[in-house]
Amino acid sequence: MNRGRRPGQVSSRDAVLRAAREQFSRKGYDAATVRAIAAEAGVDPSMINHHFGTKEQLFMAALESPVDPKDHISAVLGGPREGAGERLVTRILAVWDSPAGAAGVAVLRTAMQHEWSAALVREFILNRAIKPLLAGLGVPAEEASWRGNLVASQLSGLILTRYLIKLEPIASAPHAVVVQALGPTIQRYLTGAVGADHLGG
Amino acid sequence: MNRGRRPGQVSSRDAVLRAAREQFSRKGYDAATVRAIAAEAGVDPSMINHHFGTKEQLFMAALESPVDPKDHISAVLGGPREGAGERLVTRILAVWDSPAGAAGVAVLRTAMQHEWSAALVREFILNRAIKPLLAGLGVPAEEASWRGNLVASQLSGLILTRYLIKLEPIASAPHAVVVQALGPTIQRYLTGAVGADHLGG
DNA sequence: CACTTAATTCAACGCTTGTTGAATTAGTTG
DNA sequence: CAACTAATTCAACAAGCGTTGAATTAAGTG
Repeated sequence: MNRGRRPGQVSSRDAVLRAAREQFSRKGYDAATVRAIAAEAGVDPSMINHHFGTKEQLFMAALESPVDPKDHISAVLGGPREGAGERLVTRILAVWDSPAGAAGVAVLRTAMQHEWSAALVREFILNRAIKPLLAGLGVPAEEASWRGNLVASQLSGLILTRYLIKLEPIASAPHAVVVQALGPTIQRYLTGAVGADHLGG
Repeated sequence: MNRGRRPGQVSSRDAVLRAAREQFSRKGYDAATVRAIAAEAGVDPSMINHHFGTKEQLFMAALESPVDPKDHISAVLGGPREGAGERLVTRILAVWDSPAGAAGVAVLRTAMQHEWSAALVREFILNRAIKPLLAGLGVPAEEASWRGNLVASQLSGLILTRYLIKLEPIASAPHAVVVQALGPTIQRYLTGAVGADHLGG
């Protein structure tokens, strides 16, 4: 292996991936052009097709993220039940402020324009993140759907205003301040009273 | 006036505007092509330039909305202070479920990709909507900024999940159910305890 | 040194985009 | 009717897009 490459030299593949993540997260799928990604990576546009096939495959490759929701979910579940809201907000901020958050921003930006990306977001939020979390909290299945949507609405709004629209001062607020403000909201959505007569619909 | 047009026949200008609103709100500024708008309006693409100049000017014309935030703000302010949260959510749902909401969806979709649209959203949310509302509630100026951001985070998240991502069941939930769930959250952000040590920063 | 294979370069393709300008049609005005 | 003006049609433009394939370079292998 490692054929045709000087040892100790990083392949241009990584440079392309880095540039792709940067461009996709800043502009979304459509506005981020293959040519611009190639330029930022200091590479010929055709290299992208050579390494990744099509633009869509590059997008998927750029989304490959080391973030496993399971780790964070178990972390949120570990601790007193009435502190789950604050712990969830804390985790969300940590992930989205890290480099791994760029992938999320890219998908979310693209979800505004392409149904297939919106479907990706829905699937992830519901089945991968919120459903197992609520199950771990012992929330009845017939309540989980509605409570999960409420949690998603507040957290996606946080992400939208803080990372996409960059509304100040929430975009620059320290984690602790955001946690203090949103924690009780999330806690109520998870385990409090949220219109019990509708649950199960 | 009315030169060169058969009386009783609506000009193609209105048809273009209608199609533009539809396309812009469904796809955002970039993905909505001039040609697609023209096709939906049953009109030659060059008619758009003839009537509106450029695509950007058409976008601006399509955003001309009969919605005046002032009316809704005074409606929210009219009534007991502790019911302001529920009244605000009620108003938001009414506006965004109406045809006028399409313009908002268009701007918000575009704000994900273009800084100039994001700036438009920031300006509107902060100065036109939330700032006067909080002033009317008698909230001190040094708290208004932070409280306003919190309100924006929850309401923009509602709009995102309900109208853009179309997360179920929140996308189809009756107004009353959403009001019951989000009302207390907004109320706390407006007048409750939200991290008083940070306010004024 | 050949041989092989991957990496890279370069030019070009077909397509869609927003926009333009000339030619034509239609309806009102003097 | 003649004159004028707005509305409409049509073809084409330049620019940018993703993608392709052939030619070239470079590096490890027998």
